[in-house]
Amino acid sequence: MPTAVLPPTSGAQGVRVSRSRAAHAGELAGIGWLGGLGVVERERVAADLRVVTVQPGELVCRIGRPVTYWFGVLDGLLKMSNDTALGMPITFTGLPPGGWFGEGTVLKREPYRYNIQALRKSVVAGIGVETFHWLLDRSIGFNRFVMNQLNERLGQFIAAREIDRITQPDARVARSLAALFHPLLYPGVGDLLRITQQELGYLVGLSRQRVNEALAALGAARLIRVEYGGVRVLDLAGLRGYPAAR
DNA sequence: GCATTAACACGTA
DNA sequence: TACGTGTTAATGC
Repeated sequence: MPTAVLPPTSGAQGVRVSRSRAAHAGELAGIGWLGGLGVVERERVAADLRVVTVQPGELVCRIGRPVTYWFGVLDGLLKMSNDTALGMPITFTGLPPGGWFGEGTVLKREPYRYNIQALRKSVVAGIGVETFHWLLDRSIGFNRFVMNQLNERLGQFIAAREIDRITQPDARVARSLAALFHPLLYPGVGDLLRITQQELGYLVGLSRQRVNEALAALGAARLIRVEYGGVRVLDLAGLRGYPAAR
């Protein structure tokens, strides 16, 4: 997605397993892909699932570290990024609630290839590598979910290349928002995306003031409604195609 | 011209 | 109180 420079991160050390806890029933109920599993599989996932709360700036996983978990965002907002040789971070995508990530790394049992960092206080779940492979080996429903996930995300990264070539700030904001509102990749978002204009600026690569102006334009176009601490989508197709062809 | 940073007042959680 | 928003002014490419 767009390149974005983020402010210096406070001493982010990575998440220790000792801080994790089991998921409660409400959190399990919010994980959509569990519904595609059988009883036995669901029970093993529930037993294996770990949950941590991460603070702003904290790293969920760091590039080069050995793979430990397949992660999901239960609440909050993360960003996926890498550092360039010059030390400038480039942001690939934001990860809002309902998003699961890291399956490519888990599949290959390779070190993480991206940094995943919390933009705000967030709740992150993870299942172990062995459980992930165990599910792949026996659950058609899980395979279907993972395949669909990979397919949808491929579409997102193609769209991200388009966004990169768009220079108009309003259009960049519109399409980046549309990506974050993806109902299959981020089913926890719903109609209201909790994101500050500052955070959106980090993801899109624009100043907060310019994001504010873009949001006002998109609101005037009846595509979104700007709310305190978030954005409500009114016309997802319109956002995705902004500015509308005529 | 247009986006950025800085700064401020104001409203909300 | 702390944070997020909306706005203006000065600065830079």
